[in-house]
Amino acid sequence: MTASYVTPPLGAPTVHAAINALRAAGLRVSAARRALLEALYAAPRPLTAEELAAGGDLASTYRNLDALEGLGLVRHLHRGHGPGLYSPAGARDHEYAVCEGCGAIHTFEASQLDGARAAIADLCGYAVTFGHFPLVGRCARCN
Amino acid sequence: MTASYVTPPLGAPTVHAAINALRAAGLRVSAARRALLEALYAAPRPLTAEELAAGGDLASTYRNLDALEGLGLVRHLHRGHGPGLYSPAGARDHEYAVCEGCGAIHTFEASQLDGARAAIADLCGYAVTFGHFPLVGRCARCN
DNA sequence: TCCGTTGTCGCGACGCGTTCGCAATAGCCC
DNA sequence: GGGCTATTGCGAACGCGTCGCGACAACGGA
Repeated sequence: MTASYVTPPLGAPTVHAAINALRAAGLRVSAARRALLEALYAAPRPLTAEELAAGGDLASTYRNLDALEGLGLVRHLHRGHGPGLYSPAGARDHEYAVCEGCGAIHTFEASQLDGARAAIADLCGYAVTFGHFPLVGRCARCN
Repeated sequence: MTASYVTPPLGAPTVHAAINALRAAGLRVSAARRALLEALYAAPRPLTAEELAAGGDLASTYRNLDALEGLGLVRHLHRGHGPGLYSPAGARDHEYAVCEGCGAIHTFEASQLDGARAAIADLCGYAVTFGHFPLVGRCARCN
């Protein structure tokens, strides 16, 4: 065990690192968790718990997503209606905007929205993240 | 009937105006709708359908909220978990920020967030509203 | 004012997303 | 390998919101 994440500050870059973090936290590395992490890291976009379960047990998937989120390895975001979406918490954070018109999910590097975040902090003192709750509006194409 | 809202562009300033708008739209003014509007306009903050039903029928309350929303008299916003929150659509639009730490809901005049909205439009072309989906983060006190 | 039409109410049942309880299984440490 | 215990997988329950339907009542017209 060379460079394990004792208490990972924010995410892990790979499935392997995530598994190490899991071990380091005293959690067991089960087949279900391995599969979950692989599905999460392989996905090009945030997925629902149903999609991540992929035939496996849904309740366990929710429990594991919750556990992983507690370690900072996974993040979830809410759309208006419908199930929540889960994504791995990589080294660089992503933030999201969903279009009310077409349902498309737009992904940004967190740094891209620093300007908007700063404007909001100036206005009301809120430190906001558009990752847990996405920006919602109409995209350029749907306007 | 002097100054009724034939097709109200955005909200009504009082319960009375809202009732007129209801009539003008060809909808009936029932006791349930009267009570619903009074509860909405009397509330100092957005309320849940459950709170608005206040012992009355919940399904009807949802239907009425939906109808009123269709007329532009009511708006709703989502918190992360828990039920949606409904508020009357007054003359001036409000937008909201909810604190992940303490659950407080912060209310803004829409114009107060124009700066943030402009920053976001510049970055990604999205025309966002923080009214249907609030800003989410940690308020100054919970940081 | 009464009447008929039809929008609305209130009730129960349902649907979806998520969580809980519990016995059986399988990781991890010795 | 054996034992302790976290984790699994199943079923049932939950919360929020919606649907279907018979009974009622709001509104327009006579």
